[in-house]
Amino acid sequence: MAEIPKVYHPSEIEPQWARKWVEERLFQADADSDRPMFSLVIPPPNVTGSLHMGHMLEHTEIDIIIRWKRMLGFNTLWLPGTDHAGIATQMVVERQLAEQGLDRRQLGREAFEKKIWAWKQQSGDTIKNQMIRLGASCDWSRERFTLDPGLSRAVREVFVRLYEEGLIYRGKYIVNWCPRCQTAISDLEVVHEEQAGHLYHIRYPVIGSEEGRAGRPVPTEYVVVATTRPETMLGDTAVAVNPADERYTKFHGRSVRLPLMNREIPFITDELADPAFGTGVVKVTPAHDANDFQAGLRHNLPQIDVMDETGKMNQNAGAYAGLDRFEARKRVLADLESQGLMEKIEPYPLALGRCQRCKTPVEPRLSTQWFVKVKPLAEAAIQAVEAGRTRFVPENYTKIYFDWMHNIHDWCISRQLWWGHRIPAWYCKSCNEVIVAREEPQQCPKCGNDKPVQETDVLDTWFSSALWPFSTLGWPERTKDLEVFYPTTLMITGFDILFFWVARMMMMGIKFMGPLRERPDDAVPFRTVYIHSLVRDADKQKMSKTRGNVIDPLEVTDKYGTDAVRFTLAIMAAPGTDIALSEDRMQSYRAFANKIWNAARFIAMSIEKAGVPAWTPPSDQSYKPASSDSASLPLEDRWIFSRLSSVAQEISSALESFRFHEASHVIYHFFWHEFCDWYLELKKLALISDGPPGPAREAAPSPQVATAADNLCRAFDAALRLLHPMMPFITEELWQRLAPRRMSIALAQFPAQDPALRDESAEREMNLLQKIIVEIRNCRAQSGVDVTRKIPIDLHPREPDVIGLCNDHEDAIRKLANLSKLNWRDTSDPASLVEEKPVPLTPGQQLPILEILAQPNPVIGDKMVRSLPEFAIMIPLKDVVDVSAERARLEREETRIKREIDSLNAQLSNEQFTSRAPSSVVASRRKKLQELEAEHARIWESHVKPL
RNA sequence: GGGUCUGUAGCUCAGCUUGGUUAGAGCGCUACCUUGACACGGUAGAGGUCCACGGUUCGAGUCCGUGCAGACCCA
Repeated sequence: MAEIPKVYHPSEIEPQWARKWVEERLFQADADSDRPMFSLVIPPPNVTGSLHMGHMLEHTEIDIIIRWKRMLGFNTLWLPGTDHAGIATQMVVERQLAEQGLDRRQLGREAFEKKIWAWKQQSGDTIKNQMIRLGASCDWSRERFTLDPGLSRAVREVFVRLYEEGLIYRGKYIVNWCPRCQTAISDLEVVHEEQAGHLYHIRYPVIGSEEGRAGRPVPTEYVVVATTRPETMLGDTAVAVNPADERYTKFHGRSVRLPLMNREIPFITDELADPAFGTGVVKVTPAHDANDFQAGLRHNLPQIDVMDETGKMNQNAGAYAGLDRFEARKRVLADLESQGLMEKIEPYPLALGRCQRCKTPVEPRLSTQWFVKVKPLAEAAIQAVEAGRTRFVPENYTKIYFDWMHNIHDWCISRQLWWGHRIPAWYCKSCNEVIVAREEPQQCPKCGNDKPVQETDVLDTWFSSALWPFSTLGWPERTKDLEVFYPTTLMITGFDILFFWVARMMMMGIKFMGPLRERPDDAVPFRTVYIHSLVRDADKQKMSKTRGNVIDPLEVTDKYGTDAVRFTLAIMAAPGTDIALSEDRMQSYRAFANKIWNAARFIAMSIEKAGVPAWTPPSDQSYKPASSDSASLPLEDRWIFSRLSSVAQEISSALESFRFHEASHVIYHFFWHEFCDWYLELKKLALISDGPPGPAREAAPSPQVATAADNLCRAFDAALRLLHPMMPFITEELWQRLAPRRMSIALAQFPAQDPALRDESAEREMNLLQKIIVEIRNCRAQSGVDVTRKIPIDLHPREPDVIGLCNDHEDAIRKLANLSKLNWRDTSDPASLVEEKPVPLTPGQQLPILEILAQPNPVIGDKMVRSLPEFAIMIPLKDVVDVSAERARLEREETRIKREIDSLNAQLSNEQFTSRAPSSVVASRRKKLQELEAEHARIWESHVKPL
């Protein structure tokens, strides 16, 4: 390995690797491969600008899964692309025009579309470059855009087929209308917001009631209607009561005079009126309310539209014509008040619907639009999930999906916009025939008249997005890609587009891919949907530009490195919980990257110093140790390869169930607290002889040193591969530095669990060795021994293993516990080991620990003792500064053990427990009690001589 | 109005599916240490009535019910 800098600078290597991976087309899927397939299409980001942290999380999770599957040998496809995002993108460009004082109408449709295409080019490039910079391992040769010719063809095909089947229709209905965007929007694009409003109770005079005695005004009889949108009364064409409401039976068949408009409107009976709401009388405005519209149809009422497309009152609004709807409301209220027709005004909370894009209050508006009849499509989509053909993770989204699908309404798909797929419908100017066709008709098939005119509306963006999993693979052509990669294996996306997108992909995928597949299983667009978390700021607030708490992915990537940001997202991404992202965390995972960097640096330096030539990796990509004879391997090698096998298994099973946080945590802990803290520390002894630093060894290394170096590199190689899906850049860089390679680590084999490497005795011995070292360190620290001071200690073994470890690892113990000398009783006779003398206590009995501790110990004399089940440590008192700390620790220990013993005794003397609990549990409690009693006894032994 | 999720250390969260060790981690905090990979480091340590109440059970952070607090979705 070449010279490695002391501090890791991600920005110096990441962009290069990002570029190289793309140039070398490493992530290209192969439709002809016979390897098992794993495919995923990207949730296409909107071409409205650049990617935010939510995208980065999504892409990080996708990339982790895809890289992992690729390393497992799958033929992987991650298909990238972008969405034209009709309203959103049009708004962005309109805003730019507005800055120049321009309006899209001034430019005209064609010129405006050109402007948007230019923007699309720029934004699309930004997004692609961002993704590349973030290491997204997608197949750029298959990149798609929703307005590509192929995808547009798919849209037309779907539209025509659904129309021919009667699943798309055109009609005049109440739709959600945004007066600012001046387009219809679907139910989903209306966001409801609870806010304080008013319920206005308005008197409508009943006609006939004023005919009292001729010539004399009499008190007028009124009905009172309650409404939250008083301005719509101008379009009222009836008032309704519930037929069962006896309070109003007397008015049946009569009429009322509509105030302000002086129009006579009928009094009707309809279920629409809820006797419990307000006075039980409701106004009926068929042109401005969806329920009233239906009632209007039932009673054949006229539909009087009193507003125009901008939300201003029109000529049907009489004196209010020309006023904005909210101004009109004020005037209507004032006029009602002055005419004494306002009964009362109550505060009333209402769920105001606003346009998802521009937040303008939505107006229910009567207009002619195109709709999809979704019920039949939804039924198949429900069945598919019921049958388990597609499953949701986390599982609770299944219920949410079902609830929505069961209560689904027809979908308004036409938009009065200029950016999108123009609806493939033409109108004959002569005979008004509607022609829906794949290609532009040259003449009207009905009357033969020339040049029918195309519908000016475009389709809802989600209509094309719904086709994404198959339109991107070439449908309606029966391509190889479609054959091989559909259904996709996985969809990773956010819950916010579960209905907008996931549900609709399910419907369209099943509808259009079903006929091409033999098994219904293969019609669904994806086998699994993983719903990821939401990224919030450190205070759990939603990130938004107005709050100013947005973390820009590129900014933090430059600051901490892509790997660190990715790792932060991954380790915080517990399924089902939001991520409170903070830069502190990124800093600590930058430190993690730096740690790995320095591990590599150490490996390089120590190998060089040991005089070992460049490392050659095993040709078979295995991660086994160099020697096949495990008995001849040093403990640390047996241990680390055993651990690698476990860790590989843990990471795989975590990723299998999308527990990114768990997978990340496992590798983090392994790398730092096992590989670096213990394995490297032990390897130092094998590779670096004591003494001052100096030049590299002249002589050839001994076989032991060569093997030590080889295994060190093999273990590091495997660890890098395990980390690669989360931190692709640093692992690639170090893997390449570790040995000259012809391939990328991205294509290397992901270490698999290997039972042959599992070595339980190595793990047990290693744990014991760690315990010996940690207990000595702890004992030193507690009793105030200067950490820099090398002291001698005595070790009193209680198990043969301890003697073995002391024999084999005296150097390690001395070095890692900073000892001048380690004395232990080296004997092969286990019988000579100190026996424990359990001191059973009767319940409630107090151990006079304080008295005991105050006594000098005649046997141990001038040593401070810490006694443990496997061994006892003795430190010469002359080295000890503070005995009281150890004494206090012992007291705490004693209290704790005593408390536990008491509770165990209580449990075990409870006959209910011993008779009802499983015998294994009872046995384990008995064993535990024995151990605790032994431990308690050992505290007796740990006398500390007062100074 | 219907529904979902969350409440565990100062902070952010695991653990709950399948009840049974001394309830874990990261960050932060405290003390000490610049020892030959790393101060973006090392060693050691402190820190928790698992939201409340009730129930089931020999046994509840875990299961059930109610309540409180918060987030969200649908109407």
